[in-house]
Amino acid sequence: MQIFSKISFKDQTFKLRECAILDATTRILGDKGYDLMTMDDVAIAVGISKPSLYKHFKSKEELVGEALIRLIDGAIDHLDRLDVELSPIQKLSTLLEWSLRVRLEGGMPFLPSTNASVRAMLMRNLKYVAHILKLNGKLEKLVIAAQKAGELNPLLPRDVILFNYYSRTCDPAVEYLNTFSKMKDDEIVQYTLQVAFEGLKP
Amino acid sequence: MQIFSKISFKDQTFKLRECAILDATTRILGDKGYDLMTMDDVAIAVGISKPSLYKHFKSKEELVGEALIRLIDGAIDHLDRLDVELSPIQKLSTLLEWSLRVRLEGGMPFLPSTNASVRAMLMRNLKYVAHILKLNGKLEKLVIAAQKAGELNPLLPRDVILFNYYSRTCDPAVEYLNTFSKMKDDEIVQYTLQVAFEGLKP
DNA sequence: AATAAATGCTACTCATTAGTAGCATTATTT
DNA sequence: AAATAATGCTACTAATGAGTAGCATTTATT
Repeated sequence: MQIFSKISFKDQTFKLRECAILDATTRILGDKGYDLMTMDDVAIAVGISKPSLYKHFKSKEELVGEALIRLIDGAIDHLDRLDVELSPIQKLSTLLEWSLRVRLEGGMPFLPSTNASVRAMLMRNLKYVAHILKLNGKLEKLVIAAQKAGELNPLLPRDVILFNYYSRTCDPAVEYLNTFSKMKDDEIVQYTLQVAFEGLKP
Repeated sequence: MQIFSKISFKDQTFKLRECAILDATTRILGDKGYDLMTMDDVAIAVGISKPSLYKHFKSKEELVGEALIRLIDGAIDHLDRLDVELSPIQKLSTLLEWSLRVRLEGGMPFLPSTNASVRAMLMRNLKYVAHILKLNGKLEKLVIAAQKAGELNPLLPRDVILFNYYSRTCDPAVEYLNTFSKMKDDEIVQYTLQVAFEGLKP
């Protein structure tokens, strides 16, 4: 049974490298953003050549799309694993906390950029759109349930809540606190959650 | 007195063009961001050639720095003109409202980018840093006063409030509401202010 | 009207970066 | 061991964009 194990071994290393590529992409994207991330950056970070990188992903757009899809799937997975006992707002809060920690550990927000051309590029990526819509559906249900339960302000339009929630996952305040204050990650996360849900007033 | 009027006329057109260049830069920056904005874009938008543009600003970095400085000065000026009767939180709210309206009219947030390399570039620009520090000083005083008056949560560290306040000026939720919902600018501004200060909870 | 000075433009250079051709090396099969 | 296939790399191409040299045209001065 040499053949089977060898094929599977090759497949395995291929998958492993793909994973390493996506890890590097995620890190570099979080650091430099889409425009400044080069395919050479990624190849060097992984320790392979650029043509080898193109064996895995046929373009920069596809590579970035896949990195973001993996991130979104991580969020969906995180949501699905949550204790069913949690209230809607507890679920929303836990997911935002997870997303903030991912970012503080050098990852990337899953709303990747305020940049219009990057957004347009992502919207052309049907696979990406499908995944983001799936996550969006789940979040929308949670928001509706939270409003019904009186845990979120029922007077706010659902879109306002949803878009503000998304925006908190990529809030630059996190970056600034991380860089300029001497706060620990835990404190940054706690304060960010508090401000997101309770605001700045007493 | 021909000479005087002629010199002043020339100076005037020069200043006018400089203003047009900064207007175009601000608009394009708000639209495409730093990395994707090209000097050709700016020159074409103003209707002059690239070398003429370089007569006014010696590099892309300087041009962007000056555009941002003008924006910051606008904010400082706006603050200084506010009714002295207003409470600290009313001043903070009014300034945030002004900044949101500037953005909705095609301008640019004065916290220009979450992008680390752009931030680093700006921090090397001493003139920019000086202006941002001046604004920051004024905002910090307002935050302290608001906390003392019990208008802002006194349990939140000042940095947390300040950085979150800055972040709201470039909150992508505004862009998303503008693009995907059919809300009017006024509604977007009102809801954004409400969420910033009161949060998402009831 | 002739000359000097300023202004603005076309057409470049040089550097960067996405994407690829084709060769060298290693692994696999007969 | 020889032939074949797969893998990965160096070294390219083509396009883009910052910044500039130097000429052409207009404007000012005598």
